[in-house]
Amino acid sequence: MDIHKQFFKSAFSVDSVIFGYDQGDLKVLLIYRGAKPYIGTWALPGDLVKLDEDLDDSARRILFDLTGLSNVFMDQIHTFGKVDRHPLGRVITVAYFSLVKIIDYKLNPSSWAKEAKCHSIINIPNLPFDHTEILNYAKNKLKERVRHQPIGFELLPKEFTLSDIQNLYESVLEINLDKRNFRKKLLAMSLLIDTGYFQISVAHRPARLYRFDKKKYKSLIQQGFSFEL
Amino acid sequence: MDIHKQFFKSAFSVDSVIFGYDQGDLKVLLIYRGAKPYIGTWALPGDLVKLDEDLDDSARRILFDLTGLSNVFMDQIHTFGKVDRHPLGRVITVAYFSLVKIIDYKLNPSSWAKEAKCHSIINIPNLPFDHTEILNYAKNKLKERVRHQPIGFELLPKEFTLSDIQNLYESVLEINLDKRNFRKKLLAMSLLIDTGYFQISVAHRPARLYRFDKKKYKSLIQQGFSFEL
DNA sequence: TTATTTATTGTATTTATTACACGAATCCAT
DNA sequence: ATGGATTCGTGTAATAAATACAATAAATAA
Repeated sequence: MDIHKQFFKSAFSVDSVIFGYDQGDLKVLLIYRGAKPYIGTWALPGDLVKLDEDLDDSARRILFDLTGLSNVFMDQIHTFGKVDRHPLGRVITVAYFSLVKIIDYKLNPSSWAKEAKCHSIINIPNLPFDHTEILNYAKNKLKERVRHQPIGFELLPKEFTLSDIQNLYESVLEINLDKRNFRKKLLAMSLLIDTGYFQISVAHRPARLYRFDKKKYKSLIQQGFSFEL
Repeated sequence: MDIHKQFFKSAFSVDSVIFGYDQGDLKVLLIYRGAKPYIGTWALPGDLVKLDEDLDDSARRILFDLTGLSNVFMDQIHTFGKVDRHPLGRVITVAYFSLVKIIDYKLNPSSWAKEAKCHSIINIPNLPFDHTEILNYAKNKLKERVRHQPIGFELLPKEFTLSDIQNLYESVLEINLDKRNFRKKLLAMSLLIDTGYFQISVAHRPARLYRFDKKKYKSLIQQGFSFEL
C-alpha cells in the first residue's frame, strides 16, 4: 500500500509553556482561544507546524508572534501523542518551554489568540486538550532544570539582587531556602558580576545589583564545571 | 483554507535507541534496513506511527516486534523535526530509549528489519537520516539519567555483583570510580538486597550477588528520597 | 603448592552542608 | 529630627558527605 495514503494524514503542533516571573510569582502565559476547537477558553499558546517549517522554528515563531521576543531561552520538553488528544484529527504536539523576562515584552494577540495574559501559576483555569498535563510536565521540568542549569536568570531582568534570585528559586521549587547559605553557595560559583550599583527608591536598605556572567559560565562548562543549586 | 488540506499531510515516526550491556560493553541495537529509503544500511529501529496508535504504544510495538520484550524500561528522549530529515516527505520522529537485559532476548527481524544486531557503542557505523544525532542525544541522556535514577539496574540481570554495577557505571559515564567509595555510597542507600548467593565457577574469589529492591525504591521516593550516584 | 585473579573491607582528611542572629541602610510618619 | 518599619548583608561552629588510599580473603589454573 502507498505509505502516503496510509500514513501522511496527520499533523503536528507546537505548544509553548512560556514562564515569566514577577513580584514573587511564577507566571504562565495563556491565550484566550479565538479559533476552533475550544474557542473561548484559556489555553497554552500553540499552533500547527507548517509543512516547510522546522519544529524549533515553529516554536520560535509562536513565541515571537505573541510576544515579539526572539533570542529567548527555549527548550523542548516532551511530545504528547495520544490518539484522541485533538478533536479535529490526529495531531501530536511537541511541548516547549520558554523563560522570559516579564518586564521585557508587550503581548500581541494574533489570529488564534484573541487575548493573551500572564496567569499566576498557583491559579490556572481548566485547560483544553491535554494542556493541563503539559503544564504540569513543564513545571516539573522547570524544577529539575533550575537546579542543574543557570536558567533562573532568564526570568529576571539583567540586573537583579540576591534576594530576587532567591525568591525566584523559592517560587519555582516551592521550598524555603536559608539566606546566608543560598548566598554563600551562589557566590562561591563566581558566576555573578557585582555591578557596583544598588537599588534605588526602596523603603529599606538598598540591595546590591548583580549580573549573571554568561561568558564565564560557558568557559567553566567547557572545563567540566557543573552548576548546582 | 481547510486545515486538513493544508496541514494533515505529514507523518510521524518513532525511533528507538535500545541499549544493552554485555561483557563490560555498552551496546546499541541496530537493524539492517530491508525497506526504502536507505535500504541496506544499519539504522536505528523505528517505524511510522499508525493513525490509530498512541505514540507510546508505537514505541512499545517496535521494541516488542524486534525483541519479543515488553515491560521494559522505556522513555521518550526528544523529538527531531527538521523539514528535510526524511526523503519521502515530512516526517518528524520521536526518539525513545530502552534499556534491556541483553541476556533476555532473541532478536526477531521483521519487515523493515532484515537483520538486527547489537553493536558496541564505541564502534557504530554511519547511520542514515539524523540517526547519528539521535544516538548521541540518547547517549548523553543516558549519562544524565543514570546518575539520578536507578536505571542502570535495567541493563543488568536480576542478580548482579557490585563490580557488575560499577563496571556498568564506568562504561556509561566513561569515567573510573573508586571501588570502596562507590560501594559505600551505593550500599548506604539500602536499595540492594543481598541474595546470600555467590558467583560460581569463576577463577577467583566469587562475588556476592545482589538484587535491586524496586519496592523499597518506590516507597523511598514517595518519602522524598532522591537517588544520586 | 604456588601464582593469578578479583572480592571485600576501614580510616583519616578534606570538603560541603546546615543551623542560626544581629547591626546597617534606607524610607516614612510623626 | 527621631523612631519605627523594612530589608540587606554578613560569619562561625557543628554535622554530614566525599575523597584518597592498600592489605587480606577466596576461588581457579598451572
